[in-house]
Amino acid sequence: MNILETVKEGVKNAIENLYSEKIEAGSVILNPTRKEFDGDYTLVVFPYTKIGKKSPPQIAEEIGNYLQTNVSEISGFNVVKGFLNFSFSDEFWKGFLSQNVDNQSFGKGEPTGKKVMVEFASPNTNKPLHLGHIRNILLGWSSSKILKAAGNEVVNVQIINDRGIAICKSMLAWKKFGEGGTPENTGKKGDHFVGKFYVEFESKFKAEYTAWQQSEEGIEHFLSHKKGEQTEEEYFKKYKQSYFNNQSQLGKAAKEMLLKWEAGDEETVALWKKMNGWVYDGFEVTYDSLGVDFDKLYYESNTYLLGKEMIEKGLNDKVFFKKEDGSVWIDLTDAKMDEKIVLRSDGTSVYITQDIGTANLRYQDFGVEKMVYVVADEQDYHFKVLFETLKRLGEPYATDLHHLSYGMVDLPTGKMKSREGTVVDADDLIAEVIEEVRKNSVERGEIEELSPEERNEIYRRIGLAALKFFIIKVGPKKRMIFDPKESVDLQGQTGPYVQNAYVRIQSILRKAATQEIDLAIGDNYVKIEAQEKELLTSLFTYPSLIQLAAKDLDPSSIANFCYNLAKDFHKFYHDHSILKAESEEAMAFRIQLSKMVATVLASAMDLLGIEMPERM
RNA sequence: GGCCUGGUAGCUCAACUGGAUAGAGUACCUGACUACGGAUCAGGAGGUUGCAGGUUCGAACCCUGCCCGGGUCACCA
Repeated sequence: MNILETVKEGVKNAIENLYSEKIEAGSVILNPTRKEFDGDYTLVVFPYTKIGKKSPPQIAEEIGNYLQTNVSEISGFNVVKGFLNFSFSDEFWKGFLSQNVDNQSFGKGEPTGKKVMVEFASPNTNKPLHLGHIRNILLGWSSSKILKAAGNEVVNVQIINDRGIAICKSMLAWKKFGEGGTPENTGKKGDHFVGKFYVEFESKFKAEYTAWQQSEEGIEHFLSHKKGEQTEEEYFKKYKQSYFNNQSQLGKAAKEMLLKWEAGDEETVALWKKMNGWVYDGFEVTYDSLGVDFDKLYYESNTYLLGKEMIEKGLNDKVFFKKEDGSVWIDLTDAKMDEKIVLRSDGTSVYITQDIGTANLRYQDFGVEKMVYVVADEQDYHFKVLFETLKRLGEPYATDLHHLSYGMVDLPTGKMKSREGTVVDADDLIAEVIEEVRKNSVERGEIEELSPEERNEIYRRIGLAALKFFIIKVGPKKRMIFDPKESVDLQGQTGPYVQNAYVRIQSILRKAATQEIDLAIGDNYVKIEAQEKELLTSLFTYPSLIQLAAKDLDPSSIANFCYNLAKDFHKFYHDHSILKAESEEAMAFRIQLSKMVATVLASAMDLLGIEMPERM
């Protein structure tokens, strides 16, 4: 049994013995004692004042006495108002350290036998990845790692939105203005190459639309259609979509292309395959530099027709109902949602139809019992509807569906808008942070004697750590402001700060290895000091933190843990000599403690997808 | 307008899910290395937790009302 559970059991027994009242051991809440007080863990006794019918300090005193005599690991306690702070014995802590110091998988949970799917990334194929995708990918990847560490079997998937009008725009622009260019013969990365044509299409369309607005026909149209005091600008902004669908030459051409694609026209499909292929090659490079990969890719071109049979079945089961025009709906008003369409009157699918079908397909492919969708919070409502619908359909996995919803990323100048060219490109950003680290490192001159390959690898690890940590440390739900300048900060609450703690420890361990040191933690080192205790209690919470992070799907809690542990170590390192400790026993103890700190830091950072350098 | 979501130091974020004097980083001032690596450490200054009520021994957190951002309410995806 875990020591904390032992203590909870102890509290339960104390209350039963002292006040003849039964409580659940699980209801007992223990918190790590705050730094400014003495003790390892704290029991808040206010909840028991009614049961004990005494003042809080009295009750704390009584429970404290009971615990001290009945729980062998507890060596002492003190009472501050209604707070009972108790300490574990030094023997307990030394045992904890020597038992776990060489355990590389310390903190990882027991196998749960559960299979979990995580869907993330899921880009469109008409333009390269940007900052928003990076947040998505980092959250998805680290959630996946955390779920795995918590003992689950995890499958990473993404669904690629490879069809639709957007890619047709790129295709059309390439056909018209591409002049036979390819990523190979222009030396451009595939996704950027295709994205360029998407942008070109949009700007040509804009030119066409603007020209029409200024033509006699356009002006007449405005005058006869405007509502009230509407300005031209307002009106034409709203009318844009209609113009594209009904009047635009370019719009017409793009739509024709989409129809041809849907009809399976050979030439169109071949072009579509070719251009998407370029994009995939480009994405692959970006995923690779972020250090992520997937177990399976789903393509929307294969899944967009799925789900219709399930609608059929749901109709029979009265989950759905049909309107007069033949469209199919679900009524979720009793669950405080609306009526939602699930199949059009012409019998074709909508967005949610294919999501229903895809969920089912995944269940058949992998037998996952739990699914996590990493998607921005603008789709909160969609997922509420999807999950409720799947539940009503009685799908076996429907009780364990989660939307890891995250806030959009803003720039200090405001929202990112691809149309206005204010997006931060993923590849550029990655290259930038690494370059910044390189410049910085050259200035320091610490690792000059290493080979260029080794140095580049170190720059890469540090640069990515800075970027990833900067993004992951913010709670997912929070809309975040991304300042490119701050993302390359290497000091303070940053990835490199954590890496630096690790590197310092490695340096000590290298030095220690050259000396003959007895690393056994004996009984002679009697008094564990306050800062050592802080490190130990921090390490001690790591296993439960992984479980909590997995339950909450919150990688930011791991990032904050890394920072705090690194911070405590830096302080400890500054105030205590390790290799020149006052005694052999102290040295052995501190080396072992440092070693475990390094192991846990590396393990926790790995959960964030961040690699540790050995030197920096 | 309905629903969802957020509002904490100048700025970027925490707060172990209702606990102790609301903490970090950054920016601004000050101090600390002839070294177990200064990508570090210590100190100063910086707060009516959007506002007003309520519940509680105890509220940034729960309830009510209001104010300000963002999202969403398509036979788009």
